[in-house]
Amino acid sequence: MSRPSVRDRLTDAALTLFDERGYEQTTVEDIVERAGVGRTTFFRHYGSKEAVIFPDHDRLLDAVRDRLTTSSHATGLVAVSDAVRLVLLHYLEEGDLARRRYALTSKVAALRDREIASVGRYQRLFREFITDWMGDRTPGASLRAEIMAAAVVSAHNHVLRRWLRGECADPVAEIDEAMRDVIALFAPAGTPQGTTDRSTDGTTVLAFRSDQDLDALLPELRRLLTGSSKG
Amino acid sequence: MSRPSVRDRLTDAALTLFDERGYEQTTVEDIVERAGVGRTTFFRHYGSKEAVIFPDHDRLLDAVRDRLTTSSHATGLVAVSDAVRLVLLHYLEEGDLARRRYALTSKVAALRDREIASVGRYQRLFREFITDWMGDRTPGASLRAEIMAAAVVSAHNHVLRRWLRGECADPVAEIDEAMRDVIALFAPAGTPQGTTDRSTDGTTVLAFRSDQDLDALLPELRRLLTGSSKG
DNA sequence: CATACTTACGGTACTGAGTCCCACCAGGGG
DNA sequence: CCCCTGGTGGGACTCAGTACCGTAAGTATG
Repeated sequence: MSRPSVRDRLTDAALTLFDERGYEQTTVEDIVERAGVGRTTFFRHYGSKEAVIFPDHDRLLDAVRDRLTTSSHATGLVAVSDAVRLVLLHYLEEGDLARRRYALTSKVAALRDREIASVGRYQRLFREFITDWMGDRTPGASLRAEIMAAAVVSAHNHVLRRWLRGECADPVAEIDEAMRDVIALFAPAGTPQGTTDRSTDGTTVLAFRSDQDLDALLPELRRLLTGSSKG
Repeated sequence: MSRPSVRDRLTDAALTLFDERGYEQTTVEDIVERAGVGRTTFFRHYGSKEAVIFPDHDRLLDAVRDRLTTSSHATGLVAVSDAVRLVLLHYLEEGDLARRRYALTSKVAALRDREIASVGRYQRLFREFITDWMGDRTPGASLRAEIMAAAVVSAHNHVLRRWLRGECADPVAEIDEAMRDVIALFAPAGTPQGTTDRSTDGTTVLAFRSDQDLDALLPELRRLLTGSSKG
């Protein structure tokens, strides 16, 4: 039986020390001393002190990108949902490491910021994909794409955090349900839930601002509801 | 005529140097040399090198928190929309500084990460407020709250970026429209339940979603406009 | 006017992250 | 045998950020 790899020794040493004396109180010097390697070796394996806790985020990001580009068969949000499930599964496979990371990011502000920043990268990826998929024919399409990406990522984070806190037995089932909710949120009402299946678009979304009485507004209201069914 | 304050000299020197030779290529030493002050003084005014570009984010965050806690008169998403408008107006008042910051965050990854992290703080604030406001009676309420917060923040960022890029003449009008869209997105379909906010300046903002005829909606509409704000 | 107290500033020295370079030492062909 | 290559260790360096101390300029108080 061979000794564990240098990389593993480093992660072990780092996480142990982070637990013992806290993240900021642990220097890279401490880590390499416990791991029994040189300081240079640490930075060769992990580009920074933070990176010990966030391993191969880049590779996962690439995997997500690949999944998105090769899944043109599915409609936009469904493809994104698939990619998101990929991310969640990655965390699930990490198992204990993911939970230790969560404990750390909950305490250390710098790590929480880094976590958020890396989430932002996924969101950016999704946004670009959805924007590309929708094409910004209509004004407001890019806004809609952005909100979609944000919603998808939020759903993922929500389920992930529930699992990390141990509040969730079957995260895969929950992510699927959450994704269905998100898709239903953006799908034109009437079609997915089958409440009232009208031909084109039974939904009426109305938003206006006025300082007049309702009765004074009625003609304008009626005009909005009958005339402009925004296509 | 007195010389500009130390703080202003520091920001000027920093931004100029960042433009000239880039962010990473500029040391704090360079900045203080050009500003004609000591190195210690720099860190007294700005806690870090990045903070020169992101001034008083903490104060703005506090302002948003105050606005949220004191705006119990409005329903959840409307209160959040008001707070978001506050943030946007802050950026608009910054004017040139905001644009220079945008140019920098577009190039330097570290700064972009910091920007995203600070946006995450707003989102967290909104999420907590909405969660609190909705109360998680139903399962999935906290997920919904999280998505709402994400959507609101996304809308803000979208309009802000458009303004920063000079693609947008009237950002306040756009943010209001975007917020109406967001509110309409989350208003439940089928039942003409909507949100109203009539306390600001005599104007009434109404947003709802329905698949029924206007005539069928009228009673509910009238209830929203007359009864609900009284309680 | 003199004495304290306060506030802002500058300087020095230090820690710690991250980089660079060079030297070492395996193994694996020629 | 030498050469080449990849992983390693060490030492020196840059730079951000902190701690501490000394000092000059107000400002109140006697």
